[in-house]
Amino acid sequence: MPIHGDGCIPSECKRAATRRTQILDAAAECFRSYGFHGASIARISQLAGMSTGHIYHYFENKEAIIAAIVQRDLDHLVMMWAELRASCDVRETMIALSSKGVIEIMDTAAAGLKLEIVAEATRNPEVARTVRAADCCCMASLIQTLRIARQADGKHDDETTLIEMTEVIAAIFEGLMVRTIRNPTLDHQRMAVIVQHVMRQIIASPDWGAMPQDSHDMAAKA
Amino acid sequence: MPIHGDGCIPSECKRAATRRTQILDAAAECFRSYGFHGASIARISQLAGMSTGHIYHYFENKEAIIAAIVQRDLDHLVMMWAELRASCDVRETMIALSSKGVIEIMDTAAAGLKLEIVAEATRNPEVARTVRAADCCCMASLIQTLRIARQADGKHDDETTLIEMTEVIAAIFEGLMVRTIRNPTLDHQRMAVIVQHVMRQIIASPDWGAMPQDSHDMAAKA
DNA sequence: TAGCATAGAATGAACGTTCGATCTAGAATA
DNA sequence: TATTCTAGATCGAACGTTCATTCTATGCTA
Repeated sequence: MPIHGDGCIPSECKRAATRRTQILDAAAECFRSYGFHGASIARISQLAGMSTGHIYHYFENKEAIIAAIVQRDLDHLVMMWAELRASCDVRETMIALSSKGVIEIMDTAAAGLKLEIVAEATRNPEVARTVRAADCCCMASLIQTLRIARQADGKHDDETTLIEMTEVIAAIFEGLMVRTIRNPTLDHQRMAVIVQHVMRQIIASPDWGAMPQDSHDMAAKA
Repeated sequence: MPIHGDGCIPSECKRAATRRTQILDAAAECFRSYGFHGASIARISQLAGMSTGHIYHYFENKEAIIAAIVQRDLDHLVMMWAELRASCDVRETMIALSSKGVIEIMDTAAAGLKLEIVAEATRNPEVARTVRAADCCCMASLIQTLRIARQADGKHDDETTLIEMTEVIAAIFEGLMVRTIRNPTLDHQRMAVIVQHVMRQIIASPDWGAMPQDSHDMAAKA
C-alpha cells in the first residue's frame, strides 16, 4: 500500500506530496497534449522524471490520475469563486473580476484541458459526478454573489431568476472558452470589456420572472 | 488504392457511399462513447457491420475517419446557417430559430461529440484547420444575418460591432452546450425563451462602438 | 473470367500494469 | 561513534492485452 497512514513522518509526507504533484503536473501537460486516452503512462512518467512503475506507488491506475487531475482543476475553480464571494464590495468586485475571468478562461492551453474534462464527463460517470459536484459549488457561490450585487441595486429576486441569470453568465464564460479555440483571432481584451458591459446589464436588468413562461414559437415543435 | 476514381459505375458509387456513411455513423457513435482515441477500429467495424480490415478500403487510417467525422459535422452546421441567411423575414426567423437552436445544441449526445471535436482541435492541427474554416463560414453567415436584422431596425453598424455581437451570441450557444453537461438539471425550454430574449436585446442594442475601447480595471494587470 | 467486396487471420508496436531487485536514509543497536 | 537493520523509494524488465494496420484467401457480380 503506497498510501501512508497516520504514522508517517512529516518529511516523508512532504516528499510524497511533492512526488504526487510532480506526477499530476506531468499528467496535466500530457493530457493537454494527447488527450486522456492518448497520453501514455510511459510519457507521463518520463515527463515527471521517474520510472513507469513508480507511478503506481502514488496512483492505483491511470483512471485515478485522471480523477485526481479533474479534482485538482475543479478545486481551484471552487476556491476562486469562494474568494469572490468573501469580498466586501461584492458588486464592483464582481464586475472588475469578470474581466480577469475572461482573460483567464480564454487561455488556450488551460481551455484544452478543461474541454477534455467536460468531454470526458459525457462518457465517464465518475468524472461526471465530480464535475457536477464542483459546478454546484461554483454556481451556488455565483448565485449568492449575484444576489448581493442585485440587492445593492434594491432588487429582491426569487431564486429562479437568480439561477437563470447565473446560468447565462456561466454560459458566456464557458462559451468564450470554446470560441477562443474555434476563432483564435478573437481579441481577448476587447471581449473582457464586452463581458463587463453584459454583466452590468444583467445586474441592472428587471426580474426575469416577467419573461413569458412559455413560447408558441418553433421550439414547441421540437 | 481503395479510393475510387472517375471510372466507377453509378451503382458502385452508391454502394461505396452507403458503406462510407455506415462507417461514419458507427464511428460517430463510438467517438461519442469512448472518445477519438478510446474508440477502436474493431469496435467501429463491429458497429458498422463489417470486418476490421474492410474499413481500410474506404478510409486510409483512423485519422482519416476522424477528419471525415469532423468535416461532416461541420458541413451540417454550415448548411444550417446558410439556410437561415436565405430566409426572407430574416429578423423574426433569426429570433424564432434561436429557440430551436438552443434545444438542438443542448442535446447531450450531440454535445459530447461536438466537445470532443473542439478538444481535439486544441491538439490536432488538421482538425483545428477544419474547425476554424467551418467557423469562418458560420460566423460570416451569422454576421450577415445580424446585419440584415439590425438594418430592419434602421441601424447601420461598422463591421467590428457586428463581429463582436456575433461572437457573444456564438459564445452563449456554445456555452449552453457546456452548461447542459455540467448541470443536467438545466431547463432547456426555459433557456430557449431566455436566449430569445437576449437575442432581441442584442439586435435592439445601440452600436457597441460606443463602449469604452480600453479599461483601467484588473484585466490590465494580467 | 476479371475485378471488386469482404472476411478474418497475422503482425508488430504500444499500451497499462506487475514484480522482483536495488538503492537510500534514518532508526536501532552495540 | 560505528555498525547493522529496515522500510519505503525507485528502477526497469517482463507480461498479457489490445491496438492499428496489412495480408491473404474467398466470394460475388458483371
